Amino acid sequence: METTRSQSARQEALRTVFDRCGLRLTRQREAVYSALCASDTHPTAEEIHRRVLDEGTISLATVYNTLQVLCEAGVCRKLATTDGSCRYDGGSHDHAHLCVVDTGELLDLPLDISDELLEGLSPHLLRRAADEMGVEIEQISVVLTGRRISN
Amino acid sequence: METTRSQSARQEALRTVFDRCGLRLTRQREAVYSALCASDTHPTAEEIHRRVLDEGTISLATVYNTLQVLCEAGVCRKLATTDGSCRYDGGSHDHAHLCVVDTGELLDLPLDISDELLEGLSPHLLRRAADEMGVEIEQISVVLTGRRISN
DNA sequence: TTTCCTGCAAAAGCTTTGCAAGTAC
DNA sequence: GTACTTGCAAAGCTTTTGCAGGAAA
Repeated sequence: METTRSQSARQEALRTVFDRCGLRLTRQREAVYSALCASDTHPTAEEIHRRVLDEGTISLATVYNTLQVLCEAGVCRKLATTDGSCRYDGGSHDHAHLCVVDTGELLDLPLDISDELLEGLSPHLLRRAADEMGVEIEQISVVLTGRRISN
Repeated sequence: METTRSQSARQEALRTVFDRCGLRLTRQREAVYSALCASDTHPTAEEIHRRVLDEGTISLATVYNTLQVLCEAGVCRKLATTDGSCRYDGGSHDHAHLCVVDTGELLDLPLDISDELLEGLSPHLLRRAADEMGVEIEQISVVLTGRRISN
């Protein structure tokens, strides 16, 4: 599913990010980041922990600490949910999500739809919002909440 | 700040909602709902508890239970945050929020901006998203994350 | 009177923290 | 060798739950 070449490319990319932030590249950090990127859902810290455990030892506390570090470095994002535990996104660009209330899942919308939706948010309006509220906008999040159609 | 007339109007509205859901109207439920509506920020359960305590006795557990009941009844909404505790919105219509990372605040955008932003999300696209994901969309949330401009 | 709601306290998550041992650089 | 990371366990938060007493209808 993934070539040796892209793996080392990712590792180099990761090394670059870590170097830039003055962070050391450890086995645990690499495993957490890989698990996060490999996932197509948005896993919770506990889910990442379970996946990484298959390939070696890591404590849940380290998963939390690593995710926090990665988020601060801008490599990944922490996503809000209403169900108690946060979820993480291996990317750092804005895109739209779907929260499925039946299951608690948090899914990406298809990329084309996501991009079009976000384009609908006028930069001029966003600028006005930022000015009126006295902030600099860092992220834009669109989340649809939906219920599975049962039939 | 608020006339007796609008208070009783609200109380009647609340009674209607409660009747429709087969729920009893108690002093605590009314106090929680009023505190929520009176707030212009989006309070956490703990903040609501503190405000309601000024006017009588209520336990934090009851605040949580009441908020859950009100959300299920569609009278208010639970808002997701990334900082551990959820926040609540006394309304039930979609509108855009601003999350201020410096303070953890969750604020409404000015209504005109909020409405225009949401109008930018094409119903046709939303419909397509719903179809492709196999869900029925219940809520649309737009959250800007921003950092206070310091100067 | 019956059924539902409240308060209390305890339990159940999720996340963070302190510190000794280990590892990247 | 030095400074940063990890693992463990414990603590800190937020939220939920069980149950006896109390209030709404």
